[in-house]
Amino acid sequence: MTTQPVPEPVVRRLCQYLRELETLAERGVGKVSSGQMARDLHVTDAQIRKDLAYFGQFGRPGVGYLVEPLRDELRRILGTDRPLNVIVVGAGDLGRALLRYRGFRRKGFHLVAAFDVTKSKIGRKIGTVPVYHIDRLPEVIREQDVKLAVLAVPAEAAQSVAEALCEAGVRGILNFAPTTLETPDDVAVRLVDLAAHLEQLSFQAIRAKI
Amino acid sequence: MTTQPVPEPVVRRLCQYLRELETLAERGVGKVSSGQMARDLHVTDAQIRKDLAYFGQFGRPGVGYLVEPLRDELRRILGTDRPLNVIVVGAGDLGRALLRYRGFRRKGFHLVAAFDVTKSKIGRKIGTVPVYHIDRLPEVIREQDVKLAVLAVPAEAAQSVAEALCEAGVRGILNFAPTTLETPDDVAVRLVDLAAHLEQLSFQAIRAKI
DNA sequence: CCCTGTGAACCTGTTCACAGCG
DNA sequence: CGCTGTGAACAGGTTCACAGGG
Repeated sequence: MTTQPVPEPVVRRLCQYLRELETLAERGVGKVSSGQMARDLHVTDAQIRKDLAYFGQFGRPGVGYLVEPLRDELRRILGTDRPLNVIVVGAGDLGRALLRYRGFRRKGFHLVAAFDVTKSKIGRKIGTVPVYHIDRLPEVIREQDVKLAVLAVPAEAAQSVAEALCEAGVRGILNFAPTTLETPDDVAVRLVDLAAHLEQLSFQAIRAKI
Repeated sequence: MTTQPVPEPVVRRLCQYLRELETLAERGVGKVSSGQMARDLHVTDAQIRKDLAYFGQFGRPGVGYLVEPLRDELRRILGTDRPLNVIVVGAGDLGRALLRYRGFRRKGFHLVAAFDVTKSKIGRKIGTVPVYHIDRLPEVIREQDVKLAVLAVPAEAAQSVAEALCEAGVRGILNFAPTTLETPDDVAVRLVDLAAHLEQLSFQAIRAKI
């Protein structure tokens, strides 16, 4: 319950639970059991209880969990209980779509700046977010206390941008460029390879036919 | 080696291996050992060999793997050795960005149509891809023999669109709407929850500081 | 001698089952 | 009685280590 290492699958599911709890709260549902959530999310009830047990005891025997308190607890665990400043590097099609994506804001992330090297993009705004030249990365990161960055640059540029981000003090990088990044141990990286997801789907689809 | 069930993590890594092999092939590298790939991809060499063993024997003891043959083999396994027609449902910011994303084409996927309900979008093209009204989903899916769909509609609409897709004979859905979808067993679904990825990164970043 | 392919050992995440509390 | 929390049993994925082939 203290600071034992938490398996990655657990963190993945924590985000699912949070999403479900947010939906329930919106609908005005006050309490929920692990069994009900399990049905909705296609997991087992024991799994949910075990996952939560990594962080404490949040339920009441015979009742279940109170939706809003558990939601808030999960946000605290994930670190999204207070607004986090995030930047997007790369203002191509994907970068622009991510800047406009409402889901980030809804979850409490503040997109505070975008960066690119293309002259025509710099100085403009995408939605409400200003686009700066990539040279200003360190400056903006420091001034706005940015901890997380979204990387949406071409694969060839990804490593050098990642190094600039680490240098400037970023703690996590969400990488949409299909490459493995080399970063110090204290900087977390998550790769989101969109094409790979389609490939995996293709594989699953082939197998399902049997 | 025949048709035993393949663990999901194996499929995920297969896509990584393919990406690496494509990069190596572009650079003109002719052969590679599991050890070299392991270093580049941050996995173990035994892992790579075990993963490949699910599908056959592709290497030569003392030499390693021939880059292009193994690449082609992986494509065949994943089902991307021949072009696959794909549609995108939802032509909002995210849908548009995905339609323009080069990574899909580079991997052999053909984006053949987009769908939306907004009058102003219908009849136009996004990049080279025509936008149809969502009512024409079944028709286009049948005519173009579409097997895979990308879902980029608001969460509230996702389930009903998914049902239409299944009805029309789609075999796999890449779901960017943050909801769990209910689909028949023979339709594969993969959820890509962009905000959840940032949440997981936030969690990792908090932990890394310790 | 290098590197693959693979059974065996290991380990970690999942499921089970039940004690315990409201 | 319902549902949580959790130790114990289980399952399955990963790592090890070595036989075997070029």
